[in-house]
Amino acid sequence: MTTPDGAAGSALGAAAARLRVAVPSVADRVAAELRLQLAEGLLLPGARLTESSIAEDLGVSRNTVREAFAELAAERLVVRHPNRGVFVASLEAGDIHDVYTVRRAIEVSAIRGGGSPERVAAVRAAVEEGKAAAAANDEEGLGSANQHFHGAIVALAGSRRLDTIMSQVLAEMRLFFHKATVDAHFYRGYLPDNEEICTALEAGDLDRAGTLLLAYLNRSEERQAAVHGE
Amino acid sequence: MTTPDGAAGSALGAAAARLRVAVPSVADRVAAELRLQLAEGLLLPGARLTESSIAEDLGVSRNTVREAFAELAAERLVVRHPNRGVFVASLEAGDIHDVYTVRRAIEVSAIRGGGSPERVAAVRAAVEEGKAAAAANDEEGLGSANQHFHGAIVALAGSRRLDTIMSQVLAEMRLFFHKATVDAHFYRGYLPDNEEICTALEAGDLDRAGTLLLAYLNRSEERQAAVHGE
DNA sequence: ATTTCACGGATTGTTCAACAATCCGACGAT
DNA sequence: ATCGTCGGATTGTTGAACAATCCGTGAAAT
Repeated sequence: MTTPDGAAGSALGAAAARLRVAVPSVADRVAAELRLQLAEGLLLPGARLTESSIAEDLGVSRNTVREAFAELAAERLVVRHPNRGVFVASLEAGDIHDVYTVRRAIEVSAIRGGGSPERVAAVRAAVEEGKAAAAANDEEGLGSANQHFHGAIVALAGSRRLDTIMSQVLAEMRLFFHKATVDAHFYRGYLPDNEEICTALEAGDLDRAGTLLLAYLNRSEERQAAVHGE
Repeated sequence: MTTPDGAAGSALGAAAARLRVAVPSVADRVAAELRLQLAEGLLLPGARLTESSIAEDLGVSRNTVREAFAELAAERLVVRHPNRGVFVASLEAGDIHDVYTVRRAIEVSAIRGGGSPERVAAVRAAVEEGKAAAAANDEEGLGSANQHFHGAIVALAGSRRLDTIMSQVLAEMRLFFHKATVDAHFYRGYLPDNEEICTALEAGDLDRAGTLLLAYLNRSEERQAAVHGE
């Protein structure tokens, strides 16, 4: 895990690197690691993240941790309390509605715009992924398939910005989904919805797909609000 | 225009402060200053921002400038080229379409949802602000009134997240609007549109308002694309 | 003359150590 | 029990240092 040092192909590798990846900075890798722990539910909402301990744990400087925090704060995964530290973000009742408002805006808009056959195929693939996970009784896989499904819907629009917005929203939701997924049947109920939405999309009935998706999101919000107290 | 510094009431003010503002960190202020220079067109797209010179200019540490850069990069106002520096973001043809895709999604969704009377009134206020600026031949005021108008539309949804997304998108657009505003009549043509949209909104005809807004955005994108070469 | 290569300067990436400012809890005084 | 004060801990910010990387320049080779 400590700097895999990928000494990949030189000629082509270097060219590709200059054009795209380069090497993720240390701060980026720290942020990625924290993002992972966040998603895994290792860091629960409200938990405090002290700079020094993380710096020591990951073997980096405190300043670098600070930069990573800035990244995560921009993604709303953590919140900074000035002079008090950063804490894992915790969504309250109002935030749930807020998040779903964003999702309704971008998901419905994306699906109403249709999309290239390849992108529609990606949506279909996510549906099948969900079905396979259900068959294997893989609850975790079901959850991620569901996220792939909604990510694929937004990807229909082919907008980099919408994609990153959506991925951030999904990351935010993963934060408190841990509480919801105690109910093993949580995602399973959504499978038929996804199937139906996807079918309408494939048939080119965008209006119907949009309406179905909207109804789905409203139901999902209700359910989340119920689970999340209040 | 320079930080109104509202030293509001003490008792209630202090309570509000503990809950919200505290004191903006130095990094935040640096970011704010750069944001300002960006919006004013003092820093043109593609320009390079060297850490040391900015640190010296503003009398802060290089590390602090770095944190400010992280903020701005998260807002897409600047881009980081690893080991090369940060540059003022410059939108290419593809980005214009991308930005408008986001705007179509969130603005149309927001207006279709209607909004409380106060929020609708805010939209109306922005329209009037535009008319006043037009009467005074204040091109700059016209531009900002237009942004207020669209900001108010998104605010109809009452979503913190949508608001920040929109404000970031608008900030991004200010970056290359400088090129467009050489045409003094640029915004003026949009006044009747805003008026019409607002009227439909006030009348509760949300469908019509949404359709008009969508058409407006499409036209605006076309125009931007035309102005912006390609 | 053109290409290649190596060098040097400049800037970024990262670390470290230090200090001021702030917050929190505990302890003690009233 | 309430209030103020103190001390420890953590953040905010700085400055300096060094490695890594990039870029342009100029020399060397073809």
